[in-house]
Amino acid sequence: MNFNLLNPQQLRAARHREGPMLVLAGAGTGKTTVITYRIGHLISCGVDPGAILAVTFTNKAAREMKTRITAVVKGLGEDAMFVGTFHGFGCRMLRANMSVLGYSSRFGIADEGDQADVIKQVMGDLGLDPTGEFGVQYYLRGIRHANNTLQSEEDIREAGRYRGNDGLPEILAGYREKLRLLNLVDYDDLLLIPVSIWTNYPEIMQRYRDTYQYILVDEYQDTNLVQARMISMLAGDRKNVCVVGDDDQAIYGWRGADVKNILNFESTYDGAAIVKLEQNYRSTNAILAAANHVIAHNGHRHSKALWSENGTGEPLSIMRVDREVEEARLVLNLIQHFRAVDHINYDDVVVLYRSNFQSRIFEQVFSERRLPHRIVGSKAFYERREIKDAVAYLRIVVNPHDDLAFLRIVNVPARGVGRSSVDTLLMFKSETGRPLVSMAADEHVVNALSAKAAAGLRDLSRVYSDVRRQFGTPGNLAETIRDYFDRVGYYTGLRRLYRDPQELQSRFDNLGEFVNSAALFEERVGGRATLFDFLESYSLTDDSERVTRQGSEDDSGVALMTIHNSKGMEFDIVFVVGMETDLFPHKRSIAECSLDEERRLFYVALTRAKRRVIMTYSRTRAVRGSRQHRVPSCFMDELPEEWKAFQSAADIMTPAGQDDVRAACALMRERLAADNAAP
DNA sequence: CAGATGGGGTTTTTT
DNA sequence: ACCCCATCTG
Repeated sequence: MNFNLLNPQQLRAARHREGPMLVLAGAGTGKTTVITYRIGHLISCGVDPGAILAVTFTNKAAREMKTRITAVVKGLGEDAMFVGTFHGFGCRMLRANMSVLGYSSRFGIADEGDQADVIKQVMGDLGLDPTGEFGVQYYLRGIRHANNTLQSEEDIREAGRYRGNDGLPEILAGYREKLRLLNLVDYDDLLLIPVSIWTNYPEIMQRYRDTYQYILVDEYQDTNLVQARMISMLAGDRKNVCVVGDDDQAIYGWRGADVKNILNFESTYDGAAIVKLEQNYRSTNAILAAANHVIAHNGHRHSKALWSENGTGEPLSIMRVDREVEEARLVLNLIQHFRAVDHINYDDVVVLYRSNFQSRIFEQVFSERRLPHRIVGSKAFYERREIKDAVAYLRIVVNPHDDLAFLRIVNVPARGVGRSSVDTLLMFKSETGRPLVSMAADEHVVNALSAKAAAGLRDLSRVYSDVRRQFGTPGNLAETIRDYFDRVGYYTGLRRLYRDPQELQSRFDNLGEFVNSAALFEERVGGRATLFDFLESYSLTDDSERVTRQGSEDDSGVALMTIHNSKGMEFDIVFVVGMETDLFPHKRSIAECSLDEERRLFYVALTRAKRRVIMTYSRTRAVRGSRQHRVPSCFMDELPEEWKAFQSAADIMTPAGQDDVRAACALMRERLAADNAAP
């Protein structure tokens, strides 16, 4: 470890040992370096790696931290210390302790779709109309909110008096009961139940406090109340909590994150050391000055002013077009220009937008003109129908109580088991209290159905019990899965369902990729891989690369993503497109008075850039079919006059010199070659 | 029971 | 303009 590489503030944070510390790390100020060095420092001071807990928000961040730590601390084993997400930590805690509540520790994890299904069922039981004033989404949000804010059922009942009688307390009670019967927990439970076990079982709490003596939390501004509670409970009186974050980059308030956690850290943890990291290693000072100026419009923040040694740089450009196609073409032309003249790689450019739908036109124009690009993290891989089906098939193997999974696949592919058959199964289930899979395997039940349905269920049950035996022995995961899907008729079913060969191919590809992820998991874990472990890893991690590549064989290309998705990344050139009122700041945020969070989002967008920011807006835009006049975003008014320039494409694309012409010719040849290669 | 048609909703995303 | 879900019809 070479501490000479750190600046004085980084050094102070890295050398800190006991007691609470808040590291306010502005964008691009090397916060991961600080965390890594601090862990290395602790270990070199003799702290047992097993006594260190490092939590992050995403798997990606956890992975990065892990690799950086193992690079800095020599001879540290992979599992010597816990580096992972809040949810991963909570899940591990529950697997070890769930039995004290009398529940199985081999629970499955319910995703949002499952939650919606359960809510729908509970509404049905209570005789509530899902198309009425309060729908499934309403209750889902209500449950989420209750969970995120640690409200008891009593609190919710109390709050309900002001909200009108929406029935949320009853729905919540029914929802929890149903999940328990299904042997499932939701993502919120992975955090909530540990907190409640720690509260009710002091000896378990003590054990965890004894184990984890040093706690580090990354992206603390993104934590919600439950996560902050987890940390403070674990810390106990020792309060060895080091949190790292940037309140100016808090952009997840809408999903329950509470900036107050980081704003009030000093009062929660008395006598906390505070370190501000303000030296930026990423951007030019023009970009930083603009970002500082914009974010200063927000109240309630830890004031910070970023600076760097990277020179002044170009002012931020603002460009106007008449319609959204031109916006895409303008961006494309500028990228080609930067590539030909400044020798920029496609990978060093990003196009950022507020909402996913904006990617469409860019994707279209970039594809037409063969500009290599990649859309990052649009529709999640696991949101696809065929993937959900595949997962459901596996889930009922691991957890036979999982009726949600059973209902999802019982007639996929169509095997003659329609609504009335399912109703009959449900009726028998309510009589016997046994899960649907065992109803489907019960001759007494099956005989009560139509001949077609009975035959379908007998086939399914036969495959199911065979496959369950096969999965009983670890190993051969991918192969067993493929065999399972085949025998259950899923592949032939897809062929029947999707007549369009292109769509069929993409569905097959997705499934193939899913089976492949099982194979990769096996490789990573070794021969002892079980389906149970695979499914847990699948629920808890996103190792299915959520990147769809287009226009290039490798993963190089201009990146297209939402600003939210770009957090933590950096690019030489950043385009922020759609700088228009109602789009950015988003209409809803204006209505909800959450303009501060939108401004932070703008701040995040600006600080992604190393060298150059170009903002674009259009005079008109097609909104839900009809063309509308647009108003430029107020955020552009908030940029400092001296660092912004209203430009046209011609201002940037100066007349070409001889070298430029040569470069352009080379580019042309390359594109011709690409045209010839593609059909 | 299965495929076809209509209607409502539409920020951001992780686990 | 689109996508997902619910309801309708063969």
